[in-house]
Amino acid sequence: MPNERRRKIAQNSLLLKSFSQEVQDMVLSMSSWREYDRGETLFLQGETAQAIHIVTEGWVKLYRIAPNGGEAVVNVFARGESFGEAVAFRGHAYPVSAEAVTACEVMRIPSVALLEAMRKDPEIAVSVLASTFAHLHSLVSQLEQLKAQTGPQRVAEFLLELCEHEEGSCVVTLPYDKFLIAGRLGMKPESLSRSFAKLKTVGVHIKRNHAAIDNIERLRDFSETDPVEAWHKAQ
Amino acid sequence: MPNERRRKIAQNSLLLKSFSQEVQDMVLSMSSWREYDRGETLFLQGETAQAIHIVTEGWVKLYRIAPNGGEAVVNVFARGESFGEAVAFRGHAYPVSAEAVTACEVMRIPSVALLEAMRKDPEIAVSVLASTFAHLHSLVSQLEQLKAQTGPQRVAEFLLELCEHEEGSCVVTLPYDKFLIAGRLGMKPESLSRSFAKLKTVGVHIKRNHAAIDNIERLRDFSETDPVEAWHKAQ
DNA sequence: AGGATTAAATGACTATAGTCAAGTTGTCGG
DNA sequence: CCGACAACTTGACTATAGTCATTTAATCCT
Repeated sequence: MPNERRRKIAQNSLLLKSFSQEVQDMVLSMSSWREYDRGETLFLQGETAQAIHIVTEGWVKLYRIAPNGGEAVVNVFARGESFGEAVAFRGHAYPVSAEAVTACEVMRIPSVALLEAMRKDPEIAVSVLASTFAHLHSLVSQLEQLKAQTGPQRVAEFLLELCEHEEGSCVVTLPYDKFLIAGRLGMKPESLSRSFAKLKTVGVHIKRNHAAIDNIERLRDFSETDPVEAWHKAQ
Repeated sequence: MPNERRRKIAQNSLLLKSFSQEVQDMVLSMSSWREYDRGETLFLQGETAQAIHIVTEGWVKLYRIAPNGGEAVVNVFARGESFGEAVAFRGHAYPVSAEAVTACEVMRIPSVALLEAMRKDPEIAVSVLASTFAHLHSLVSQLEQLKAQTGPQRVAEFLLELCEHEEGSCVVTLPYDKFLIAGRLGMKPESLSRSFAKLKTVGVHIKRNHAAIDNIERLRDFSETDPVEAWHKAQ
């Protein structure tokens, strides 16, 4: 029964995992699931938030359309990740839009369910804050990357985040389209291509949607080195 | 007695303003104040957070030092603004460092004080989430700006945020050093200078730390127009 | 007031990333 | 197995922002 699998994934999310069994059951019983096709919209920026989302399958991107029409990918969420906590509670308007980038399955927790749970057990608020903090932290990291790193360095860091290990060599699977990866890293697909090309000199080889990393430490070193030096190394 | 002034400012912060008088008094009675000189450090990234901060006078910047040594200014907070909510609750390490950019006065609310208040009244958690959401929202806006706008456009938006009105002309005071404004907008001071120069063509004139805006709508139009068009207009 | 220090503006040059166009590769359906 | 379509790569060119050096302006300090 796929229902069980979904529950497991949801229960292991940062948002719910520290709740007591009792509270988890209550929250889950008030929640609903929906499947989305690739490209379908979950919600648009400006809509009023009434639920928190947990991805139980596939990938969802949060993006924002600037007044001038430019799209900025704010984040991409994978299985087990939640988003929309802080917004839903106040019934605020979403500051971003959400779209399925692969076929996916999403759990919706009505904010009233969590508010009720919070009244029962104030510790729950701390859990919600913890997962909100995780988002905050990820945004801060992105800002740092955009402000202080070059394109190829951001790509290097993106690859490192996908690695299971801390050292040695490995092969990682690119989780979604290069087009989307480019957006997530704040660059155009062409620039992503060129960044990949530059990373060849530090032992990264892209084949299809796989990246072979010869030496993880060497790549980390590249991503952490001063941009100017990094350029010399890539010559 | 300056103590009264401080209390008023703190009570009007987004974090505390929706609390009941009783809870406000309790929280404030557990808090402490400290003054900082310009350039003094409030905390460093990696330190464990034990308190939430509210600025009651002056300006505080949050920044992050990337592994390669580059500094990214994450945000700058003014009187009446709070930061560190989400981190303090979990006793996590700060993801950023904080420094006084002017002489300033900061209130520290120990996280235990708020945790206690939350146990008394779960609604308080919603207030905390609301102000955390405000930070999240501001980070999302910054990301959008960095990814989808050119330098001069970001400067235009920064000036618009300082305006009191929606239309007509006005003169705004630049709240802190140009050096810091540049950092906040993700550019070098030289680029900020050149951006100001370009904004002359849309009716913005900088004199010392004041910016005179001839026509707010014209400036908004510039900040929201496609970068390519914007360039033609600035010729 | 005047010299010293710091902040800001400008110029010349370089690097990084965006744009547009052309080519390549890969995938899917008949 | 072939052709059509999409994803991706590459090349040539341009724009935007960074770097470094220099000038100008503002502020500070006896």
